[in-house]
Amino acid sequence: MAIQFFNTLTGRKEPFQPLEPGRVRMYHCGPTVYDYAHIGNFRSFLLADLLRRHLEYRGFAVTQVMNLTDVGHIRDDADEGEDKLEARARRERQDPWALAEHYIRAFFEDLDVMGVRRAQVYPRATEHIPDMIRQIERLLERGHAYVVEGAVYFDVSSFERYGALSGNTLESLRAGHRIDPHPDKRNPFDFALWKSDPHHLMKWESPWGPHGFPGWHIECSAMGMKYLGESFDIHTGGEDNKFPHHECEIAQAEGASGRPFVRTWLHVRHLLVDGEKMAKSKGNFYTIRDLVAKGYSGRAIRHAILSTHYRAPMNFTLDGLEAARRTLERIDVFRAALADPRPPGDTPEIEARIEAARAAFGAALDDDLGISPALAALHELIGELNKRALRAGDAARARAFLAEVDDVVGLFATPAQLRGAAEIGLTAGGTLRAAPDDAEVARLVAERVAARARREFARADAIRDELKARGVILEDRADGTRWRREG
RNA sequence: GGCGGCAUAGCCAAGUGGCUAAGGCAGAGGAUUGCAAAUCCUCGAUCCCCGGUUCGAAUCCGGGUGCCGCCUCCA
Repeated sequence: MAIQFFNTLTGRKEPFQPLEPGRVRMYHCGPTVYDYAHIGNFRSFLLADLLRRHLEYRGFAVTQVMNLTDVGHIRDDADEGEDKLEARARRERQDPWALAEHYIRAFFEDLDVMGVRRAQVYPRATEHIPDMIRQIERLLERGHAYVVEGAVYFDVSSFERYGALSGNTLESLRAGHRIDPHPDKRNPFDFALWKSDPHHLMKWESPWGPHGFPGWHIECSAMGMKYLGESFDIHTGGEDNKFPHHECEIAQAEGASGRPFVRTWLHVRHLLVDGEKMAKSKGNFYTIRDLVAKGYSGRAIRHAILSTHYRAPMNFTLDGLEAARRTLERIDVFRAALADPRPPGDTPEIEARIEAARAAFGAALDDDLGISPALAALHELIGELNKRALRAGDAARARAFLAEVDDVVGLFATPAQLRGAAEIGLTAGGTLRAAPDDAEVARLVAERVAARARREFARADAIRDELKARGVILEDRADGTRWRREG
């Protein structure tokens, strides 16, 4: 079956076909760098990562672009707005540029902890002001925008497809009376492309005045087109961006180029935490770093978030995170067992079983990134192989399949994803116990093996308990003692 | 007020007309173990409610209830 995605633009699943055979170009709405990224942000970033990994698994060369919004958006189209990044900078008496720099570095650290592969380009809004100005000029030339006292607005009445993405029409927008008429705007739904404000901390010279800054939709269309072309394949983001952000992007991009902007739009459903909308005031707000500081690994967080289909409502809980951790441990144990010495040979039946799992895994993801049935195929295989005596060839085949699976889901144990809080500089509070290094574990395990040989079980159990408390699990097996770190 | 989505076991979550409703986590009992761990075996669902269509519905239609999103800057 061909790959298919649910395209917001058409409201249904459709077969995916890139504009250029074999190559996929996609753009992802990235973070606004005025704070640490939270798990909701990461639901969106993880969709982008899974999408990229699966497309690569299916043989496509993928070009990914994710913006870094380092100039806050204007607060609203009715002026008087405050830039979020600037608001934070003023509050903390910091230079907004330094603040952005700090949170950009933190963002990349979080990406690593979460096992997210790097996009090819992370364009910063502040480094693309000339590109935005050029696009605004094109919009003015083509009659899609107008200037009022140093500000430039997009004229939505000039773009008849406005609303096509979100299912809105100008009439239905008017029906909800939440937008007050703006004196400078020809139409209440016209949106700002450029604003002037001499008091803004981050400001640039433009054809419309010496002290201005871009509107909050223009960066994505300008940067997307710069790095991916006037038309590209996929654009992703949170569902809240559907309207007005992405709607405006389409209007700007297509208004400027006269060509179709993006083929396929994918939107991530917002997650809930403990059954409620995540909000700082509710105390159910988690950044990645909050969870790492509680001792959870990046991959456990990754699994907890990724294992729910991106368009389904997801309820994030610490219990769920704990379940994710346990699930990954089960996979770890299976993977470790595959390295055991085995008699040579192959079992045709097992080879067929692995092939079936491979087919089911790929087919599930082909269908709009169906992660649940894909992971179920893996778990079913593990359950079946656990009860079979595998020969060397069988184990090698299973290892190869697992490597493929991990290439797509990125969930199995890797050092980076197992890193604790110490590695990202959060141990100030000392919430994490000190994990022993491999040499120390080896020493304690050897000591315990000797104690067991002398039948000094109290001593042996004490060592096992100590290691357990420090995140290392021991297993006494017929062929010796094996250890692993908790997920 | 306008537009849209979701509701499946203690928790998470597949399944969109038809064999005994996937899979994971948690829990109970058993095998195994010095004890554990891991693994294996056994055990769990009036598919939100009411009505309808159909030989047959979790799945389609109508109504209801609940939750969520967008319509303002939030993934």
